[in-house]
Amino acid sequence: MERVTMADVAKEAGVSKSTVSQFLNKRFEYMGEDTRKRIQEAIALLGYQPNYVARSLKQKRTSMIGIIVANIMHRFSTEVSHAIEEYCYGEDIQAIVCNADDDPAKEKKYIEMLMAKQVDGLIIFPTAQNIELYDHMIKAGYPVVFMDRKAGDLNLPRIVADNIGSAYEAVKHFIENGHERISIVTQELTISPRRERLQGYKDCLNEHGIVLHEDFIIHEPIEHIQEKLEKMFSLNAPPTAVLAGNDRVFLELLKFMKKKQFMAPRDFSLIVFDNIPFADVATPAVSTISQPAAEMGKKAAELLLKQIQKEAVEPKEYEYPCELVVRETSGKL
Amino acid sequence: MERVTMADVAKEAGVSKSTVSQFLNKRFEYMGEDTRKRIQEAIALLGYQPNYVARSLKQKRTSMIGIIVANIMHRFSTEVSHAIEEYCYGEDIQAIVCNADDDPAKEKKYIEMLMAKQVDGLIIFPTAQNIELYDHMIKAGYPVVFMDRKAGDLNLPRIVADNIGSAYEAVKHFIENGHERISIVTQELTISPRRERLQGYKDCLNEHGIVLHEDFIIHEPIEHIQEKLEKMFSLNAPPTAVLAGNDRVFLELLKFMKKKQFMAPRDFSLIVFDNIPFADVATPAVSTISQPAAEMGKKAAELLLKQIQKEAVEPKEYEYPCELVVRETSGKL
DNA sequence: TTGTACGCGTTATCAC
DNA sequence: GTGATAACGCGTACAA
Repeated sequence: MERVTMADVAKEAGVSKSTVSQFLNKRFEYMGEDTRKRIQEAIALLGYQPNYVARSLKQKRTSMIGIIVANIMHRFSTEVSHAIEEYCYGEDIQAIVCNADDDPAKEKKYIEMLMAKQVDGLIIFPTAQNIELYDHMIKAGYPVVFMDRKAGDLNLPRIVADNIGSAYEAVKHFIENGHERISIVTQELTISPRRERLQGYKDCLNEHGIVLHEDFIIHEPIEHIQEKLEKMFSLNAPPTAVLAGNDRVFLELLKFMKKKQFMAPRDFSLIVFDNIPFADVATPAVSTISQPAAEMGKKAAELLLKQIQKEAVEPKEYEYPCELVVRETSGKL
Repeated sequence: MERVTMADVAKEAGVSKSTVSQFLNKRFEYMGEDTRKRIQEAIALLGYQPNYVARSLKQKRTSMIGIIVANIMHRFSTEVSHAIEEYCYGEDIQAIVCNADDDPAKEKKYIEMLMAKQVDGLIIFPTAQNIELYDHMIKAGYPVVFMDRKAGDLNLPRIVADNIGSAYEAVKHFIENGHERISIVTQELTISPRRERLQGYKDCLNEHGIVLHEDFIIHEPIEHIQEKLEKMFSLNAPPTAVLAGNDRVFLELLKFMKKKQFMAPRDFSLIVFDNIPFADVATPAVSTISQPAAEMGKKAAELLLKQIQKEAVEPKEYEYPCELVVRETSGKL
């Protein structure tokens, strides 16, 4: 594990460190043909590899960015992260993924740690609980892009999906297929996408003159969803259509359906808000609202790298439409 | 983005840099009570945060490790990575995940890049195509742990699943349920787990006096699997049971089943070698061979961190048994 | 074209 | 208890 340094190469080639440095930075104009060859040979002989840590210290950039996902167990997070990494790979940037696990304390720790590690910028799925910290970073001019969620009234680029409109479309699809008893199931309303999806749901029912039924609206922590479903489907007139707020909720719904021997669309129509892995090949194939995760990830990466390169970026909301993919679980009443 | 350095803190507190350094390393014996307080205040006032890059340069360690997964699209990879990260988080180590995408060239590039970034060690799902490079790292004493696959005859710890035994058990289960026409479908036999799973399959049939039927053995690139399945199920006597070699193959199988309107276990029994997300709540629930991904990841992390701390680790194979989880897709003939 | 000297922010080693 | 000073490995003026 003896590391060979630039000095070793210089000695081997019989030149000075700076000449080796010039060589590494491909500034060949500043050296003779034979010097160049000698350096090249010395590097090969010693198996020299530049030390990026030292380089980073000097250049004040690490060529690394951080991604702080709220919860890595959501398929959407991994798809977005993957897209970001892919884009960064092409730009010779390294992306570090950290999982905040929906825990604001953990999020804070990661943000501070990544900044201490001098990563060049951050893409964050904010828990929305660390407003002061976000604010501080932005005021300090640190490159940041928010993903998926809105948080506070901060002056930075935010990539979001059109949650209201998409939920609206899904419910409209239900209505057009004859449903009136329509339910939405989601987790606690702590983050903006969940609130917005509920909003779209309500808007659509209202505009179609369907009375909101509080029993059909579930917004609970994952561990309470089973009992709420149990209760809802014990009603005299249970829902005939369900919009699952995300993939985790869908999992709970599947559990429940298995227990009750329910099938979609036989027992109720179902649309899931999220990209889920086997949606198209499952039987029955699952109707989904698909977010353009790859596109959103790529855009976030672009905006972040622009900021890092001191290019101007508009600190606005970049909203992406989702696609309602009707498959087999959502049918006519 | 003006970074405040130790020198700023020292000046503010009216002490020298070294004293501040002592403070940061909690060596309070070497300073007076009031000095300590002054430094503390200066740090708070300036919002000072230590620069890890500079620290790493000096300490020759970055508190980062790299994970090079062969293909991030396999559920097993993400589960293992997640377990590694979790363990590392507790040890204040940062894990960087890189996706080699089954491409030896990309794997090589990532290994070199991470070493240049001075990460303290590497956990690799080897493509098994860069033997010289692996060999070089190990000879140089660089901490490395191999995961999932065997490659070359190298002197390092390897975490593997008992692929032969598990495939054997799955096939035995088929036989005990009356099946004789049993198929195995897997990708190209380029890496050890696939070869071993096929081996276990063959061993079991042999020991039970069932003649191997080459038409029932598919080992092809993903893009050719559909046509091979098509051919196999057009046989006069098609298989009544199928062992899917991994989750990607399972996806192909689902596609095929959907096209043909096949259902398991109605049309054939099915066991999937791999952890798949909705296995237990799907209808029908999918029988699987479940690898202890979390355990394996944790063990890999432990072994790597031990090496990094210069503790001795046995450079042997650590083999983990898998669990055959019989659910609904595998039934009696 | 090449070499020298210094800076980057931190830590370790000795003096004081 | 505290403070100079020298590493660490690389980049970069600037001098030669």
